[in-house]
Formats: sequence, structure tokens, C-alpha cells
Amino acid sequence: MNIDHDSMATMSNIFRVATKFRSHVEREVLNQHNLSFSTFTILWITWIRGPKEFKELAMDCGVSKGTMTGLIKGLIKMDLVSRGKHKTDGRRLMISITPAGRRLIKKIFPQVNRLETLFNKQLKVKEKRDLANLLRIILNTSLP
Amino acid sequence: MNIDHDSMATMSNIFRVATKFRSHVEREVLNQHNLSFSTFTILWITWIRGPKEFKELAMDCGVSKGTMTGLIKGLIKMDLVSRGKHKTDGRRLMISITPAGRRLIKKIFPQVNRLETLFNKQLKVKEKRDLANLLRIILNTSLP
DNA sequence: AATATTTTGTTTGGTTCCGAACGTATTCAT
DNA sequence: ATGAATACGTTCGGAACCAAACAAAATATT
Repeated sequence: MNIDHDSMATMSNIFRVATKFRSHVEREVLNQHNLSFSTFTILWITWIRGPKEFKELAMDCGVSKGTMTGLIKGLIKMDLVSRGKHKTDGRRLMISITPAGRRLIKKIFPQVNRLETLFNKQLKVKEKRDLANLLRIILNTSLP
Repeated sequence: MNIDHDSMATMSNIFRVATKFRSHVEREVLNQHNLSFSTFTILWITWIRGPKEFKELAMDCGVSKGTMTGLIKGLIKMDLVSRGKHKTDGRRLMISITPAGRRLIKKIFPQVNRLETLFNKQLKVKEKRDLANLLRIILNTSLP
């Protein structure tokens, strides 16, 4: 059998780091505020970039449209985001963060970032940048 | 606010690559055989390393004990693995791959590895190894 | 202008997953 | 030995997730 061991090791490690980080952040920070990693991401994006279209949000979070509907529904019930209409297109939804959402993400984000720093504490700055760049290359690789 | 942008970029990209790869492999290869990424991993580990303890399997797959129970139940129903008793400890479970499981993983694994290669096709061998090593450092970083 | 196609978000059905509570088997302390 | 503490796997309830079917709005075709 002809196996690409290097690619296998790479992808396997990416997977393990991601799982470890996600569950750690959820347990240590997010769960106590009834947030998942995905709902945290929604808050973060709408906080940093302002009101965002439903569909783009789903793509940026890496979840399906159906899942996004449920996540937004939950966030609205907690009064952390709000649904708004698109200026010209009646089908599209604009999602905005509320004042309560802004307060929450302001408090939580530094805690999450602290964990990110902790995970990477053995890497030098250059190594982190190399790592991020190599991953970006993979992300931008088009698949046939 | 004092933010570690480099760590943030790194972890965010790890996350996005992992999500993209997982869903791609599930859609392209695993789903048609009624496997998830986790059940695939179980087959792979028991294939490569031989019979394995339940608990270790759960840790290696990055899932909880409760989840593992359900996954094993499903694999047994498909006759791909079997449950066995531990030599000396009556509480522990040994999980082994069956002949049918071996046939399946032999067929599927090369397809998954092909996708791994595809994802990494823009990286040179040295870059892949660097990437895997940087990730290994993160994996082995102990958290307070 | 009328109709067909495409795009957008929701609904529905089913799987995967976690955490807490549980029962059973083992080990430890007395 | 006997009871307490610990370790292991199962069960249960609920959240997150996807894909497919759907309804409504916009765009394209005729």
C-alpha cells in the first residue's frame, strides 16, 4: 500500500489539537454562560465586524444553514443577538449583536484568548506565524 | 485590551482546517459506509495497533466514555468490531476489529489518505513535517 | 407580463456528542 | 473481612449538527 505518512501525521495532529482546544475552551469558559464554540464565534464576528448576513455567518462558523437557524434562535432567546431585515433583499437576514451580547463577549473573549496563548506558550512568535501561514495554505488549497 | 493576535490566528486556522477536512472526508468517503469520523478512527486504531482498551480508545478518539459506548454499539451491530473481556480486570473492555471490519478499513483508508494528500498538496515534504512538529508541540503542552 | 429558475432561511428526522447519574467490579483502609 | 473509596462502562436527557424537503422572495426567461 502506498501511504502518504507525512500528510497523515499532519492532518491527524490538526484534528487532535482542534478537538482538545475546543473542548477545553467550552469546559473552562463557555459552558458557564450557556455558549457553545459556534455561538461564541457568532458573537465574536458580529462584535468585531458589525451586523453580518446569516449565510456568511454560517460559512464563517463552518456550520450548515439549518444548524445556524437553531443557533441564532438560541442566541435571540438569550437576548445576545437580534434579527434584522436586509436593506434591499427580503429573503436575507442580518444578524446584529445586542448590548447584552456586547457586554458578554467583552468579558469572555479575553478569557478565551488567554487559553489560546496558553496552548501556544511553547511556541516562539515566528513559529506561531509559520504555523498560521502553513494552515492558511491548506485552507486556500482548492480541491478537485 | 491586551490580545495575543498570533495565538488567535493560529488556533482559529487550526479549527477551520479541522472542520473543513472532517466534513469533507465524511461526505466524500465515510457516510456511504455508515461511518463517522470517530467510528473510522476506532477501526483504524484497532486495525493498526490490535485489540485496544475501551478507555484508551475514547481518549485517542477524543470523545467521552458515554459517546464511546454508543459508537461501539453501532460498530458491533455492523459486525465491524467485537467486545472482549480484559485478562485480569473484570471492569475493563477490550475492543477488537473483526474480519469484516478489517476488509472495510483496508478499502477505505487509502481513500482517506488520498484526501489527506490532496489537502496538503501545496506543501513540500519539509513543510508538512514542520507543521506536524509544531502541532505536536502544542499537543504536548501541559496546561495549568 | 407570466412563468420558470435560483437563492435564502426554516422545518424535519436522524446522528453524534457531552455530562451527570447510575450500577457493577476492583482496590484500599481499617 | 468488611466497609469505603475508586475505576469502569452504561444509560439518559439535551444540545449541536447535517441533509433533504420545504416556503417565500428575487431573478431570469420567454
